[in-house]
Amino acid sequence: MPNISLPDGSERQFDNSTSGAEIAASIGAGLARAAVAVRVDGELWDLTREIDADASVEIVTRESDDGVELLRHDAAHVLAEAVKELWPETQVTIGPAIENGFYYDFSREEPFTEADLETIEARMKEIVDRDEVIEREVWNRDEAVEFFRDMGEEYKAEIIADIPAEENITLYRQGDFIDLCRGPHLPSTGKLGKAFKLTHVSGAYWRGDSNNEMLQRVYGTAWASDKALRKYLHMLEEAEKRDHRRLGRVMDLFHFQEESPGAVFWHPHGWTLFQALVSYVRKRNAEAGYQEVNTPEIVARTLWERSGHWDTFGENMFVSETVDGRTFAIKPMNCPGHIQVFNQGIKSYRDLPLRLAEFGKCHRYEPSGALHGMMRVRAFTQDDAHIFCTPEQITEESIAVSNLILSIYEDFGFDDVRIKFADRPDVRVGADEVWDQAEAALLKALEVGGLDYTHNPGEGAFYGPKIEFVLRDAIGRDWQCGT
RNA sequence: GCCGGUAUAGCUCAGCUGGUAGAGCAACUGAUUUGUAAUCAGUAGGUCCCGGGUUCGACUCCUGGUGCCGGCACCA
Repeated sequence: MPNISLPDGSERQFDNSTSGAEIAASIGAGLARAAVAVRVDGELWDLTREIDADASVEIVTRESDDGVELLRHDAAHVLAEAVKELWPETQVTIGPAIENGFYYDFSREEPFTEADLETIEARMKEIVDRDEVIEREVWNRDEAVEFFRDMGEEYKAEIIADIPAEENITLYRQGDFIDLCRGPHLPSTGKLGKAFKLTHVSGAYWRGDSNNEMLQRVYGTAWASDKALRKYLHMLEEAEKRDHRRLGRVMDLFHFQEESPGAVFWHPHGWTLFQALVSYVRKRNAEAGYQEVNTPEIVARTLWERSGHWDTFGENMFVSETVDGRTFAIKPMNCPGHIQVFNQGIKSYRDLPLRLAEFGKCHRYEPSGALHGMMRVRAFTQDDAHIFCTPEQITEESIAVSNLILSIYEDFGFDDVRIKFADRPDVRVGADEVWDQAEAALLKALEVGGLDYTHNPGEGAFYGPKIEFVLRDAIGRDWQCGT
């Protein structure tokens, strides 16, 4: 006799166990049609899953945020089903919903082509027309491993084998396609609708590890309505017109050329803009109590060995040999330089906090595949700064610098800045006690400063934790800027 | 670095199964002076990314590079 409480505060009694579908129907026929899933005590469930205990229940409709995410996830499953039908030798792996869409990673000898995407998309639409019922099944782990292994789905078997043996797992079946999935899903493939489009193919490492084989990732975008899909595609077109690489050429601001990949050739107008930016930041820094310095661009290897950069990033540094055999490195960052400035003479606690800033031109031999216009380059100027302070001053200084960064981004129109707290990586220098202290200080700064942040475990620098400020570009890609 | 794609006039691109290249826009010259990107006529402009090979002959085929694009990995 479950007692179901609804979001509006009302309650409904059911004689036997019930389900999201039943509850929706009891409220109204319209809601029953719009319903795609149900939230039971905060957890997303399939519409048909049995509810046999008291619960607070919310019907999830197709148009809601939850509904759209569900539909994107389903699109991934339908994509996998379509590919398996077209090329049965393909192995499936994983396929989640992502912002604006979904993807699915496949293992297959032949690369997918643009034409294949159209073929797959057409098949996906057929599957939607078939309106296959999507059924949840609870399996024993070992049986599931065996089941997928027998089908030749080694990747699936591997994932399931990593789940603890005592845990039951859920599989979802639609037509002849069956996949491991936590769920939930739409009641049937027809509910997916056709407001989706496969956009591109790319490579992706199995389990995100570059030591593993590379899979083929098919990306798509999916929406609750054709109108929303069209709006999104239109947004992409508009964003393309505003791509900085295009604007740089059209407005005659800068160019790149083959002889210096990842380095900007600034034209007169572009350089004027650049200098205006420098002036602006210089002013903001001065107002915030920073003193500007300048440190050498070429520094002996020994200093980078001492700082730890040589071991960690030596491969990515430009080095220079001299006739007398000394090895120098073109600075990839300014930190050691600033520390040399600090080390000169005797500093009193009265000097602290000491805030040193530099417009430091840095060079990094970034992996070729990482380069991207002016967003990821091999030669760049950092508006860098280091603050030397007492442990007691860390929190206060961290709040101040965070606010300075946010204020500057705001002046440039970035109002949607994501903040991430990145703590100790596996490979690092320094004692754990110092890391404890540094992480606690940064966290405190985030809390006291009232900043919304997400946790980025293990993503800190090798020498310290970071507060990362991430900007999002016009087509939704994230770029870490200040830190 | 990895997977896939791509590289032809300043820009956007066409060029089928090999016979040394075209279009539109831009530019230039001339005509037109006409209300909001695109009037008319004409002219000029290309080591077809680079190296090697196959061939009587390669922009087109093979091969080795490089850059760029989309992701993945990396990102001090």
